Amino acid sequence: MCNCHKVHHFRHLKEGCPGFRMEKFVQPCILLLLYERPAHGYELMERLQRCGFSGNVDPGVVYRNLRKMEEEGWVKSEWESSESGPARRRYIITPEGEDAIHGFAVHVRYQMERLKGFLDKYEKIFGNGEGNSN
Amino acid sequence: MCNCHKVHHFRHLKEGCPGFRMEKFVQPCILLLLYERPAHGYELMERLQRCGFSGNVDPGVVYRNLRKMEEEGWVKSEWESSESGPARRRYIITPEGEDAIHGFAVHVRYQMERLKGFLDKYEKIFGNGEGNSN
DNA sequence: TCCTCTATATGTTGTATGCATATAGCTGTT
DNA sequence: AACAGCTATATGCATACAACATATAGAGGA
Repeated sequence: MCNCHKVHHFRHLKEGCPGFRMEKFVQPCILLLLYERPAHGYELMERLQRCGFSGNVDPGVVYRNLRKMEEEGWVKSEWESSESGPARRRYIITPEGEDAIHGFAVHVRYQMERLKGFLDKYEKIFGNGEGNSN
Repeated sequence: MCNCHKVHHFRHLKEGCPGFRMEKFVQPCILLLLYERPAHGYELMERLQRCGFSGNVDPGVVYRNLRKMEEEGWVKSEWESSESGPARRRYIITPEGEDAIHGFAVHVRYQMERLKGFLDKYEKIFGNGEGNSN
């Protein structure tokens, strides 16, 4: 059982093991997915879900971040009239977006170090989850 | 050199390698520090700095989070009239705060997995930093 | 016709960060 | 005694983002 449900003091954010937000982390993920292959927003939502974004991926977050990244010049989009279903916006990554991925990767690595620093200290004090069983 | 400085597309957040925020992560860190030993806010700022929080730790963030955690019941505080310097608020962690640490640890571990998922994919595509040397 | 699925977009709200600033007591210096 | 500097806590403001709800619209099937 997820430990966080023992701690019922989290009020805001009803779901998804709160306390930490999805945050700006969608952007590097989307960029990496687009680097793998171009896609439209709806497809990205599905792929994000399989990509560690637990539960529901909010459409608003995805589309707004795509827009923002297009403003940044990290992605480009063009309307694609599909033969089945409504028209959709096909996004591709730009060279600048590729640069951004590398920049993000550095930060992600840095963030991981911080989290690791916390967990190391935590496990040093409380042990490796033994005192944690339910 | 930090790769992020090559990427000059970050507009918001002038400093500290932006794109990721310090976020709610201060709370688990503070709780763990208080578990080690009780402290007042000013001391926590210094210890946080040594604890992975690069650069400047904002007093506002620390004091506000201490207040919030006191509302949650995770910490308690009492005024302490020191013989040298102004009075200060001494914080101690409560049993509920200790519970919260365990809850946070689960989330931190979960977050780390997400970041690791990104980095694994990233390194699988771009290699282990070779294509990254300045 | 109506419903559902695909697909994109926007409005609102709550909350957090980052920065600046206010306040105040104590200490050492000139 | 006045002043600057350090310790210590607190608050106001602008910005930004997540989360949620909702709007729009085309296509296909019952």
